[in-house]
Amino acid sequence: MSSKKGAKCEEFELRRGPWTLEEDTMLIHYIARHGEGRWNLLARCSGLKRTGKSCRLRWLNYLKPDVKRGNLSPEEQFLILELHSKWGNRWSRIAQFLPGRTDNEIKNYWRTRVQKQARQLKIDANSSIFRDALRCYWMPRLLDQMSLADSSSNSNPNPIPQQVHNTDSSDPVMSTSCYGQSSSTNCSMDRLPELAPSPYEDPFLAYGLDALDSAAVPAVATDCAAGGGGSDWEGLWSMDEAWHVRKQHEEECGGGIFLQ
DNA sequence: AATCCACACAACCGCCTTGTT
DNA sequence: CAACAAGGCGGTTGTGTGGAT
Repeated sequence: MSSKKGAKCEEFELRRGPWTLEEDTMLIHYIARHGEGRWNLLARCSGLKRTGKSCRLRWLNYLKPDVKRGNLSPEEQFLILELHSKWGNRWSRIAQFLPGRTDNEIKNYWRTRVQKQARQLKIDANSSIFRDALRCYWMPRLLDQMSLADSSSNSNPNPIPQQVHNTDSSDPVMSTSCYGQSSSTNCSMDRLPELAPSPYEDPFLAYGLDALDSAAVPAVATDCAAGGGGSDWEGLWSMDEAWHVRKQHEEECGGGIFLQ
């Protein structure tokens, strides 16, 4: 590292905003020659008028070959909900379990999709009520979709990304203790039984769906899962469903839980 | 056709941690 | 051990786009 003023190319004006194709090409070529890392050096010597941080972000979130693009699958959404319930906003940690997805993408997903649901329900997205609602309604629906996709294709008997299949008991994904623990209320999630050691071997059993009051699960759920919901993404509640959830929670948990 | 609005996502910023001198 | 630089992370903002009015 030729640090000490090794580069006198520091007087130029730094560029900001969207990256151009030319900048992307320069970055890709530089990394192909010199590898990742040492981002400030890269920024100085590659000819890019960007900060090292900007280069790093562009590479990791967009240019890196294994970055996966496109909509998140139900499995990926399920994992995000599950891991977020355990770790909170530890995006990079969560991203480790979704190969090809970046922390930025997961963070955006949470903000634009999940938090939006909370806003519509007028629930604090960090509240235990909302977490329970996710577990009671959203996650089972994702499991539904995973199961449907599984049975229709059969090409991939286990849709869960390989990385979660470790046997480390400290791994929260494999830990059963995280299920239903967040609720400080007597909502229906409390009725869920202890889970089997591996929740993913039979997701339906694992989530104790048979213990749920099936009448309480909006019928639209299956329509949605079958593609008839008209939603642009999987797992989303319609406003009717959202109000159903809200009402049920008000009945079960008493008033005053939802924001007015 | 024009305007408005909501949404998705790329990018930036500031803080914290870690490594090096 | 302190000072500094670099990298990493989470929060926030900016911008392009498509749909609704």
